[in-house]
Amino acid sequence: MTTTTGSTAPEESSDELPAGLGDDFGWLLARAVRAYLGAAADVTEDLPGGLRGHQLLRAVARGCPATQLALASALGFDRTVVTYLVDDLEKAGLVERLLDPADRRVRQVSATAAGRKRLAALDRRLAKVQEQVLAGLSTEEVDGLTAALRAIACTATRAAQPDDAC
Amino acid sequence: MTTTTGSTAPEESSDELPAGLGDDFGWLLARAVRAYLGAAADVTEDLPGGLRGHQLLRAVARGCPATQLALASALGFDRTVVTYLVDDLEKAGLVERLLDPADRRVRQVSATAAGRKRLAALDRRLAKVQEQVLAGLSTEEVDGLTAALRAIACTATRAAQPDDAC
DNA sequence: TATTGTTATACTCTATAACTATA
DNA sequence: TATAGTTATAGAGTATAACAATA
Repeated sequence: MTTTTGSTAPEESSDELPAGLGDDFGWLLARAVRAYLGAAADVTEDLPGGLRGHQLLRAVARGCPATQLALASALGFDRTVVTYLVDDLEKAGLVERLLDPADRRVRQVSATAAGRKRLAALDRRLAKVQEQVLAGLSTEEVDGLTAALRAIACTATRAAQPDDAC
Repeated sequence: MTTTTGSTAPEESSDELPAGLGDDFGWLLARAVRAYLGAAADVTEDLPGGLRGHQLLRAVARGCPATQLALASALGFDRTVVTYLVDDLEKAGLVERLLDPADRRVRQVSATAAGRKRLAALDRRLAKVQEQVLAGLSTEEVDGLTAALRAIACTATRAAQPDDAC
């Protein structure tokens, strides 16, 4: 576990970055998020809830946790945020709340046909955004990045909620 | 450039993640940032400006761009944010504004002795946070991740400002 | 007129707490 | 009493625009 600098790849990157920031993990992460957010801005601008709306729609379309509380914990959102997101996505006709006959407190959220169609279009456009943001990386770097991010997400998800996740 | 799933590392990660999110680059990034932010929260809670304060302090301590506008562009912050950050860090005695005799409009920001000392302590604690967040990763994965993030940051920085960066 | 920096304002996101309804 | 969901409110973070000082 190297804490600061990577040992295998010094390459030409560092001299392009502002001094002192190339080895600041937090800044690098934040910068990457900003880059992605910026590039994805016009893809999701007309989608209720923006990128988070897309993420919720995606989770729901895979037929996953379904109840709003389960969605909140799976996605890592606050449960009130889920209410707002589902509100807006429902108004747009992309998801619907189904009453659970077994427990009338819970709402099963599911994607509508329109929601699935919209999701497919979004995924297509966001794949392009991803390509654009990762344009400077080799195929191996992209694979490594994705694997590493998944591992981080796993650790974080497991820490937040011992069981489940679909 | 693989747009969706990584081809080399299927491993055990994916079944731990909520369905439909393991291959959502935006969600993975956001999740990683949340994990880091959460883990770093109590390290930076008493630092003016939080993590951004640390980043500005770090950039300044390396004797880098110096003027507030240059800092804003290097860090990717809004210039008004830099004003607030420098205000707060200056009140805390960690940085100081020096008048430039050559151009009396600009302020050269530099770290004080106390600022450098504080930065060293922060860096030490944040290295531990980083270790904690990256606990699930192998050394190779950490190196790969850092290299990939640097490449993304480079692309983003270059897009935002053709020249400079120290 | 253009640039650096500041201030005031507003807006978006997110979290907190209080509430309803079910169990 | 505890849980799912909603609503209201407030807070942090951020951006916009107007401003002062200097070039």
